[in-house]
Amino acid sequence: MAVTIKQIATLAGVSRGTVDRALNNRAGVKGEVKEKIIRISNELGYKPNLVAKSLATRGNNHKIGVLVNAKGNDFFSEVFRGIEVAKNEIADFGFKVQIENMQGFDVDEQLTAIDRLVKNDITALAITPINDTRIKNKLAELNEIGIPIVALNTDIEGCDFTTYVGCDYYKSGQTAGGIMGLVTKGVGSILIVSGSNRILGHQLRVKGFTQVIQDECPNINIVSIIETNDNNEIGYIKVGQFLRKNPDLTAVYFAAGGAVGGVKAIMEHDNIHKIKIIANDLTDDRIKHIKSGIIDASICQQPFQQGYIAIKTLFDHLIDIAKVDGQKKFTQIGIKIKYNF
Amino acid sequence: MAVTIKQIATLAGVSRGTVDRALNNRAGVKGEVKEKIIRISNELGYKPNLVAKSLATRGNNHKIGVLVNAKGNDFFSEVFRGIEVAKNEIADFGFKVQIENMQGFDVDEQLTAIDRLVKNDITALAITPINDTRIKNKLAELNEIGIPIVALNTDIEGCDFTTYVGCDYYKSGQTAGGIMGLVTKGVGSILIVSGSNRILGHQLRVKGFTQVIQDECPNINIVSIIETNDNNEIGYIKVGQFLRKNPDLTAVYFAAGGAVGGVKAIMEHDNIHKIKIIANDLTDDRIKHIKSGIIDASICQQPFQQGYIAIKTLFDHLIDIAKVDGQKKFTQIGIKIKYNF
DNA sequence: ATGAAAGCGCTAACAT
DNA sequence: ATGTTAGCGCTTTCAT
Repeated sequence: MAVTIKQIATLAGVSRGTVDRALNNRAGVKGEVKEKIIRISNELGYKPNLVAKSLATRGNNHKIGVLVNAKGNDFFSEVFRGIEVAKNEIADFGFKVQIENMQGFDVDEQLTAIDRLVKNDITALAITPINDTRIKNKLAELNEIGIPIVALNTDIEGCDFTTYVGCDYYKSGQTAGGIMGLVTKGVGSILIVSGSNRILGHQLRVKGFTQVIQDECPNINIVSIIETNDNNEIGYIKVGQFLRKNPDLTAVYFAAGGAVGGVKAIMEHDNIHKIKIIANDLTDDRIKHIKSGIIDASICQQPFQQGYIAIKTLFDHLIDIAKVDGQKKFTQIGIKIKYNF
Repeated sequence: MAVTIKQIATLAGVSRGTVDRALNNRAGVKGEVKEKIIRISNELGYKPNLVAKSLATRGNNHKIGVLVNAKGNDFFSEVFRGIEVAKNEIADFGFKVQIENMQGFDVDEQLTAIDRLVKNDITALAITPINDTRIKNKLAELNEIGIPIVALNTDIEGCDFTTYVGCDYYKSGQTAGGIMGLVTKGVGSILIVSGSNRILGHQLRVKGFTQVIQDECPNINIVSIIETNDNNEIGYIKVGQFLRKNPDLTAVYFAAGGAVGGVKAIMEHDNIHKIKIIANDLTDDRIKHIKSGIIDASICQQPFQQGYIAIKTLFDHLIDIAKVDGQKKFTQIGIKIKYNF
């Protein structure tokens, strides 16, 4: 049987209340008494029982707020699944989870959404932050009043108090580059289709991809990088135009959204599937294309884990298992091909 | 606030004890009273609070036994990590975990090890079962006396009461075949190096691999399948011999152990890395070879998750969240190349 | 068959 | 500054 607060109390010759105060740095216990209690606790290797603690506090009315810009973005459905599973696991500990799902990347909208959550008495926040100074300042403010913050899926610069939970975008791009090297046997001319150069993750992917291709595949020529703003229409038009001018293209790397349109353009142009295609993440369309052999591989980032870990990280903080700080919790980078679904 | 047993008691006009008895099918509550309680419970959508339940029962002295044939097998270190994490998570619920690690695949040894665990009062078992009738019978016996069983990493035939937690070996082989198709561009002659045809998982991998190559790569010729018994010496010798007779080999697929030896033979023979290599799982050696470019890709099976999920599955059973039955919990099949570690 | 009460380990409100 | 006590939701023992 594990050592309890009661045993420590007996050994120290004090009451359980005093032990509780001493061990939790609550006010009102004399220095020497506190020291003695802590010493005994260490000697016995005391570990507080989280189950009992939770039952007693009923989670202290903790509520974790989740704020994501996920509307219209299929990718996030798995993130939500992870959040949901974590939510159920911590429900019996008395923890609530409130989700706000937004569309687009308007700073003002995100700011008011944050305020709304705070009004709803959240005690922790998981957010896909816009990489903007005003957001940064707002988060710093929340952190100041004791609200731990997790940056979910996308990181924000200059917030060294948040824990980032998401993928390493640079490495993700490198992995795409590595696969590209394999499927092309290191020869040919390729096109990169990105989302937007203003989005940090997209930038990093392109960078990582380019680095690997340049370092390892001297016989591959990156012909061009085009941007779609994550829009399928634009992807369709721009890729189509490009193909007409460069009919002998070897491969395409889709670093972000707009791939559905881009792939459509490729299919119309290349009916014998000569052009190799590497993409990122999984949506229903993506999976269909991989299974049918149109897309050769997709580089994934464990969205379920991202949702799950984000919530659990905040839970661990609130329940005193581990504190949220400036660390990066990178999810693994997976490779999906036709056969490993 | 969630609905509690107390509320139900008040509404039903009985005591909390009676509600507890009724809801948990304990003896000593009149039929009509029981029905009424259950009806009210359903109407309110009552969900027992697991935290409170755990505190009250202190885990009922549950102890999960783990029996794995992992000695001398690097692969399992990640499985153990997963077990350890799960063990810590359930410790505060009053659950113990006892691990027995064995070497080799002797049926009698495994039987006595099982008995030893039972003598140690385990109330659940996670095991890497030898695919043998006597083991099967023993497990059926345990199941009979109420010990839930999880087959961990390797499945056993004819035990429809166990939950299997591990990878889909056939799909794993298919994935290797798919990657092989990519890296060879569907042309060449390849060698399969397996462990033992007596081991179900190895058989399935070879099958899956062969199927994909035959169906999708008519220009690839599988020259031969050799067995190493998971032994590096044998791998070194046999692969070396083979290469001397077949100097123009294109690629090798290592479906199981013995790869370190086999790779060594290839390196001695092929110093410009013309021969493509696909392997399975990750060990320190494997990672080194992938990072240095000797091995092009390795097909993985989430060993950490296997350990973690096995324990959590048994925990869920013992705590009444979900019952162990004949289902298969397949872990995902990952692909590792130089860049996605 | 059912109720009453104690207790799991901890916290927090109330005394002193 | 410290002790006492009630209580979190549930199980279990002991009465009745």
